[in-house]
Amino acid sequence: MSKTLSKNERLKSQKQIELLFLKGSAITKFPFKLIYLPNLNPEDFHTKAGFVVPKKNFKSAVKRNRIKRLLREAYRRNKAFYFNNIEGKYALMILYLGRDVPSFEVVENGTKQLLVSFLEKISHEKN
RNA sequence: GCUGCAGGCCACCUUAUCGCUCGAUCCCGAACCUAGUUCUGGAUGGGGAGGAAAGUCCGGACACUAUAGUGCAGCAUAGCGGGUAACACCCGUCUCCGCCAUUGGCGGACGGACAAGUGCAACAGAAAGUAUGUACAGUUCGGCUGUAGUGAAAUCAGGUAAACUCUAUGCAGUGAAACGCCAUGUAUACCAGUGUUUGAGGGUUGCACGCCCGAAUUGGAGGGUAGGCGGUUAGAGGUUUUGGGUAACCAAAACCCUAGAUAAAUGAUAAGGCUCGACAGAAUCCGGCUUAUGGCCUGCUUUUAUU
Repeated sequence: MSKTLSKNERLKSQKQIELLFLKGSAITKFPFKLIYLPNLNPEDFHTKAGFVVPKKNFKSAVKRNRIKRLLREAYRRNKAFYFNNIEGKYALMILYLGRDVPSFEVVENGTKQLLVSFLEKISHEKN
């Protein structure tokens, strides 16, 4: 798994996103939240991820953009390390629930914690 | 130096690594109707947010419709002339107002009509429209006429339309989630109501008339789709020069190509520098207006200090 994050690895279909919010399981490590669901779409070969910052918390489009970029960057840098030996594929959605613009360090640590507990949880579910 | 005004410019920078997005060229592989096209992956080398991208307040382009008619209502605009695709914008100018000052300069204006009607109005005054009191004089003996008195104005009208109103001009609606094409799926099924030229039900900004469409339509229960391509970025486009014009702007020539995403592209890390970086993120595209906001430069100006 490389460090790239191209269109194929981003969650784009509105249908999948609706399904994810409807039926997905959640892990919260405030101010970060991960929603996940096994991706059963046979046309997808990758685990897909999407990123959300609520408009309610950040009215400024510039700030929302900034946080989404940080989330995306943190996921891109760490997904290879954590997902190298994963089985199956998932649809993921990472949300930022805080009310202040975080630093990259905070976002990266939060993302790592989320991914660790995500891996623990899915291995536990399998056993 | 400082105060205010007007105009112009910039929007942290440099290097390295990793990453995103869109074209170009090339390579590997796959499919097909095989000199090609499409798709997956990769390499090289490029482009990649704003002056306001914002508010969505005006004006257009463009697209669609069952052709958009008349009257009333409604909304907008308002000296005059010009510019423009168009405007509520811009330029010039007149008038009025304010400030500086005094042949002038700068700024502002919500600038049509009170020669149709209705309304409103401080003080003074008997009275400002449901008029006509007092004193004196005249007299056709009728509150009929004049004078005095208040006031800008007294059967004579004046002011006011950021008062109703009137006049002139303009306004079809919807809005890129428009719209066109392709693909996929389904049920021309079931139940109930209304209806088929004796017209159900619709459309036409609000209302009325008129006009037009019209064989289906409304509800229930149930099933399904919501993917792609075009529209989409070369344009009322920029820059420079020349000519016309007081100016806004126009014309000609040469040169340039400058985002195009679609859960939505500009980021992260490291090092260095300085003045330590404000407001803020394109979503069909243009012209304006308004609001938010850091800094630099130029000109004029107020005031203070020094020479």
